[in-house]
Amino acid sequence: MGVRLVIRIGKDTRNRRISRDLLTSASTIRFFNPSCRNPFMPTSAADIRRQYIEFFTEKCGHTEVPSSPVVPHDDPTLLFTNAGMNQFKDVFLGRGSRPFTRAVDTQKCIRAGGKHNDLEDVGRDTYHHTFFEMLGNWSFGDYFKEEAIAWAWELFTEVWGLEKDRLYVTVFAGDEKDGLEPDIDAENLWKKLTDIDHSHITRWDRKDNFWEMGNTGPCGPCSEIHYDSTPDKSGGHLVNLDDPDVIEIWNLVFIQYNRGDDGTLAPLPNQHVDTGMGLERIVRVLQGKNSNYDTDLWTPIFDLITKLTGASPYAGGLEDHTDIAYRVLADHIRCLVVAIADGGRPGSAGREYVLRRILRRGVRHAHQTFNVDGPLLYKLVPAVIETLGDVFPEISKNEKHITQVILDEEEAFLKTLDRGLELFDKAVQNGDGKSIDAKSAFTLHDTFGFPIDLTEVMAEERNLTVDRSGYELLMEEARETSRATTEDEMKMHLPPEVLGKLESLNINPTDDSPKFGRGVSVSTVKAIWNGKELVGKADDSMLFGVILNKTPFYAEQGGQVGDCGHLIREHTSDHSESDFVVEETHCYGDYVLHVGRVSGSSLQMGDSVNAIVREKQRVAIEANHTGTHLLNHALRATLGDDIQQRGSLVDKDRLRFDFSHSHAMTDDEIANIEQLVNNAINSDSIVDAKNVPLNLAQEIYGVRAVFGERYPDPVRVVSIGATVDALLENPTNKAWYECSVEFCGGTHVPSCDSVKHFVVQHEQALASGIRRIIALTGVAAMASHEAGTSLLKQIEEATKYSDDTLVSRHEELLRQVDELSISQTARHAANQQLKSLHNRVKSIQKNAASSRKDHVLEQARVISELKDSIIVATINGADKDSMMVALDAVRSKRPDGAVMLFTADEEEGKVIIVAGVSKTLISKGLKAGDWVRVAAGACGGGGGGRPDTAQAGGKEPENVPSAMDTASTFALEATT
RNA sequence: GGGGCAUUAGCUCAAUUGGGAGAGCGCUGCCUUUGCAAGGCAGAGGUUAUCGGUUCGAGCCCGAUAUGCUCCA
Repeated sequence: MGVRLVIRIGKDTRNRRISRDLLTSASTIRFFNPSCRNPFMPTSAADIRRQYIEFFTEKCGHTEVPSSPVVPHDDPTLLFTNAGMNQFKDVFLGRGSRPFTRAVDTQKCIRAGGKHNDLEDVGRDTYHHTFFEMLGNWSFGDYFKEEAIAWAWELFTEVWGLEKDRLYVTVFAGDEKDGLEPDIDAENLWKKLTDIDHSHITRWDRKDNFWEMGNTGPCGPCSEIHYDSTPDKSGGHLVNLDDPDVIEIWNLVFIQYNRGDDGTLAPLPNQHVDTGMGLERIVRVLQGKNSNYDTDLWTPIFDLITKLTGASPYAGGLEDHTDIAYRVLADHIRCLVVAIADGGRPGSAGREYVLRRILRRGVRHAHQTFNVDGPLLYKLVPAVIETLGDVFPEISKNEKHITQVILDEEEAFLKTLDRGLELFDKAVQNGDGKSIDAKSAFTLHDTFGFPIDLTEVMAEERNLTVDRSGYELLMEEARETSRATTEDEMKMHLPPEVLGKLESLNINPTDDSPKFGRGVSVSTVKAIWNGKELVGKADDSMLFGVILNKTPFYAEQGGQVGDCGHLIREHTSDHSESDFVVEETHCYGDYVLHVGRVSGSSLQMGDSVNAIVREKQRVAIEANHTGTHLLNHALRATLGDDIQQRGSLVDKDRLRFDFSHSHAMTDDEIANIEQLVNNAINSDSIVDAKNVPLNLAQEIYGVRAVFGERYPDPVRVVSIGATVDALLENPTNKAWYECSVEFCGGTHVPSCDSVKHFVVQHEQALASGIRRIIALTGVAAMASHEAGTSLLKQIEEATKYSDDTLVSRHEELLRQVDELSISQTARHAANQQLKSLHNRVKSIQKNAASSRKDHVLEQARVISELKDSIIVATINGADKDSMMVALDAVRSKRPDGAVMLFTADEEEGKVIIVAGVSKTLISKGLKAGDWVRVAAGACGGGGGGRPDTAQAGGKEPENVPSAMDTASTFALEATT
């Protein structure tokens, strides 16, 4: 059975090659002979993945760990998880530990945007992907090279039956500069433990075979296994040359050194193993294909694309546009589904922007190549779930959400595409008929998100070219301005190499434990940073960063903003003058950086200072933080368990809380939440905090933790309503559900009483599925509450006003609803009531306008009885609209004449003039625009308009009579 | 974080140099007709996103804010 299967695959491949050949060139034809001899060869990707993991769990005593999320919520420096070791970084750095020393997993990885960027290559070849799985086995100070090598060989040759003469191994050749010998250990182990052909072992320099995490830190030599898939096994000389037929499939990294910041290497006491094997590649090899895309990880997606688009089936061509589009679509939809399942989403900044670009690239291919009109990508989600849903249940669990997010984004992009098309048409019309100018191309890109290559394709269709070099010039310009401004802003950043420097200078991490208390800490200045280098003294008005041995300042973290305050030199007797004003406090590594400016005298290394936090502000922040916890708890009580915290900001004057929830909250729900929080505040519940071992803490019933966040062990537990000790005595007690229990490193008020009051100021959508609440506590909340009740009272009273008073007060009330800082519910209630007031005001105004119009029309009727062909008259009590109505009325009765009407508003100090001239008189030389300008000039104003109709205004009502004289004279002179 | 663009009736969008806020669809009422589709007439619906400035006069010019889109980092 197994043998027959191998044959079938071989034949299948052959057919593929031939059909591709028909589409492309004959020179690319290649007959591939699958190399697996093992009759028990795994057939599906799922089998291969499972066998890898079982090999290491069952045979080699590894613990299987789940893949960490591909969107790393706890590491903002990392765009996406891009390697298996990401989730173990803390172990390798010696900062964290795990309850096991051997681990195995398949890690979801995305390489798109950032340092490792494969996005542009996807589709053009057979092996680049934005999303892929990295199989990894790990040793944390446990086994080392010997086991890693022996197991790798065993899995490859015995379990999977790969042909030994197709395997090549590379080892590290040593490096003179670092004083490193070749990795003889590894080389000898390969020779001793395996039966690999010795000539298949080659040595390579540090570029290929020495792995480093960063400029400093753990590192070591690595040993890679390459696979030769050339038909005649002749690919040995192609190792490490980026040839698609000879590819690296497994990288074994031996972490044995630590690079200090002076660049020297020191042996590590604990040696680690970090391995990585791309699943897509090994599946391709084991399934005997010569493209990753020919495996069962992709075929269900391709089949669905064929079905949905009616295109000819995927044929594997490298140059064929349809085949490229197949690969791009399939790759991108996998990436999007996985990223969205882990909480990512397309957006306009950072990693969200990367996802948006990926999606748009997919949509473009669907449009240009497959001629699909509407959204398509979202329909591919089921195929991804079919291939990945079993391994990563978070994907199948979130199918509905994922589909919706993709559909929304697709629709949004289709809209901008339409808008861009309009602009493109304009650019074509305004162009010289030969090309699209650089500015239009740039605007299309910059403002409408129209990629340049799309513009070029569309231009080509109309036999036009695009001024590409001019476009690049504009692009570079824009890039410059963007870069220039950001670099300036970022100057108070403490880069990683400086952290290393601090360490090597024996400056200990800042002891910031006093931050939980109150009061002054007597500290010593350990380092001063001017944004570029460490200096001995801060003495001018520039920004400086100061590091102390210990500090009561809270550094910005976990959404809570950093403290402000003062550092006062101890010998200064006069406390009125501070030596250093701290404007911001940030945390870099384990160092707390006090950013601010010197005032008065200078600050030097070694100075002893009183570090004083601005207490008033700190108290306000703490009230907001405790308020945030109460809000989180109240949301769960009101909306149910499925709401998840998605972000939080705790500032001095407000708090912001983002959470997942599918629709807007009703006023009743908001009122209920305010009620619950204020109840807790009024009952003066206790606020307690304590460090607890992570596993114990996680037992507590109803504990709130942020989705995707990794917590330190021990973790700080903040509890409202019960002491932490009480929780731990009986952690599974369901009563704790009524308390707010969160993992939180922030600072809080000692008891709820200090929060004083809580008001939800805004509830709004942040993105679909995510809501944002902005709320107030303390004095601000009480003031807001006050303002809200008072405003509602005023509106209530306004309903009893007479018409005249209502009209004048109404506007004022409208303004207040917008400007006052009042709660969301109060604002809604006020708007509701104002709406009926507004309707009443409108009908009052309408009546007034219509009676004014009647009055004015009556005057117009009298005026139209005048015999002269040129009429200059005044009207009382008219506004601009009724003046035009009057003018029309007179003109309709005197179609051959010229009419000018004045109205003077003595109170406002304004004059309105309108004029109309018949065609006959225009031809005689009287133009309404000129006429009205002269008239207006005589009463302090100006005007203009068309020859037949014009308006004007003036500021001197007292001069209306003389202006009328001037106008009459002008008209007579013009027409005679 | 820094640029660019946009915001007009319930929806889609117009509005010459600043000079009388409009169309189509939808809605309401009446009429006609019917196999169905519909057609005719009338009407309602607008703080031109908000605030401020320039001007005799701002949808249009200038500035700020909000929201959305978009590019760069």
